[in-house]
Amino acid sequence: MTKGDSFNKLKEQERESRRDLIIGAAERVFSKKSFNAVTIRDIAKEAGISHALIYRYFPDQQSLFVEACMRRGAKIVEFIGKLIDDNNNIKIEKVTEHFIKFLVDNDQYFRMMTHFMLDGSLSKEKIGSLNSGERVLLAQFDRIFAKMSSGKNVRMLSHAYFAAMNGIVITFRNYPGRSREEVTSHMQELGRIIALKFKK
Amino acid sequence: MTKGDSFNKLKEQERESRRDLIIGAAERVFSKKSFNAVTIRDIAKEAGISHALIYRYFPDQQSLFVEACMRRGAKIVEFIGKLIDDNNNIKIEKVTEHFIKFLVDNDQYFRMMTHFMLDGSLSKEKIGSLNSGERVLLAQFDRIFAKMSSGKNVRMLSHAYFAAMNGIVITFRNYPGRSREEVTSHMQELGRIIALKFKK
DNA sequence: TGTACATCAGTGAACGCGCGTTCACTGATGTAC
DNA sequence: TGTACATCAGTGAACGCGCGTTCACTGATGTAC
Repeated sequence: MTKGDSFNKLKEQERESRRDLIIGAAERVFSKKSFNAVTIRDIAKEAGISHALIYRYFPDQQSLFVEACMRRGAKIVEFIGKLIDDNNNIKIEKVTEHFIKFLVDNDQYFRMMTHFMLDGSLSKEKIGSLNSGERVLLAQFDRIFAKMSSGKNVRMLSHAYFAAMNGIVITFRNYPGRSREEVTSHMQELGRIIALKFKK
Repeated sequence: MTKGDSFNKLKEQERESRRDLIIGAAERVFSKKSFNAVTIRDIAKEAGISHALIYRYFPDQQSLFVEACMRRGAKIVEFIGKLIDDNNNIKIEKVTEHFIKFLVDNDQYFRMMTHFMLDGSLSKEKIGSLNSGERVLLAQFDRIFAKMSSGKNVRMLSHAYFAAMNGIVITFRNYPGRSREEVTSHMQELGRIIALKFKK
C-alpha cells in the first residue's frame, strides 16, 4: 500500500464517520417524531449542520431514511443473537420479553420498518436490502425454534412468531388513555400469551 | 312534525348522502394509493367534484380520513359478526381465514388503521372514536373465545389474536419478489398456524 | 303572476406554507513547481 | 520558501412544486309579498 493509498483511505474513513454522524442524528429525530413528519431540515438541525450538506453524503432523502432504518435493524439482530448465544437453551418467554422491550424502547426503528412495509413507493433495490435485513433477524428466531421443536416448519414458526410480535406492538402502541407503563405491561402480557402458545 | 320540519329533514338527508359520496370516493382512492400519498384533490377528482367542495362537508382533511377509516371498520365488524351468527360453533380457523382475506381485500382500511395507530398527530377525540370501533371488533372475537375457552381471560385472548392477525398482514404484505397470490397464501398459512395455537 | 330577496351547492383561482433539492459561493487544506 | 492552483467540506439563499385551505363568485332554487 502506497502513501497515497493510505491517505485516501483515511479520507474515506473520515467521510464515512461523517455519514455516521448524520445517520445517528436521523435516528434521534425518528425517535421523537412520527415518520412522515421527519424532514431533512430536522435531521440537519439535530446534526448541527446545514441541510444542504446532507446531499453531499446521501443522494436523496429516501436513501438516508433506509440506511437509518437498516442500522437500527442490525442492532436488534445483534441484540437477539447475543441473547441466544449467552443463554444456552434460552426460553422463548425470555426472548419475547426482550424483543418487545427492544421494540418499545426503539420504536423509531419499528415505525420506520412498518412505514416501508406499508408504503409502496420504495425502489425494488431498497426493498430488497430491507428484506435481507429482516431475513437475518428471522434466522435468529429460527435458532430458537430449531432447538424447541422437532425441526420441521421452523421457518414458518419464525414468521408467525415475528408477525405476532410486530402486531402486538403496532396494535397496542397508541392505546388511548393509558400511560406508557400500562401500555408496555399490556404488551408484555400479550407477548407472554403468544409465547406460551408457541411452546407446544 | 310540520311541513317545514320534514322539508328540512329531506334536505339534511340529501346533504348526508352527498357526504357519503365523498367518503365512498375517499375509500376508492385509499384502495389505490398509499395512505400518505392521498390528497384532497385526488378524492375530489374521484368523486367528480371540485376539491373546494369537500370543505363544505368536512371541516378538514383529517376528519374525512378518519370517517372513511371508520366506515370501513364498521364493515369488517359487520362481516365477522355475521360470520359468527350464521355458523353456530364456528371454528377459529374459519374466522381466521375470512379475517385475513378481508384484510387483504380491503387493505385500504387496514393501512389507514395502521397509519392512525402509529401516527401521533390525531386529536384525542378522533383516537377515541377509532378506538371504540376497535373495541367493537374485539367484542366479536370475544364471542368466539368465550365459546372456546372456559371463560377466563377472554379479552386478553382476543387482544393477542387480533394483534397477531394484524402483524401477519403488516409484516408480509410487501414480501418482495412474490406474486399477490403467493403472498396471500403465505399469510393464510401463517394465520392457520396461529389459529391452531389458539385452539389449546 | 311577478319581483325582490335569501339560501346554499358548487366552482376556479389564488394564498401561504413547507418541503426536497439545487446553486453559487466561501474557506480551509493539500499539491505542483 | 513562496505562489498559483485543485479539491472538497460546508453554507445560506433560492427554486419549484404540491399541498391544504380559503375566497370571491355563479347559478339554481325556494320564499315573501
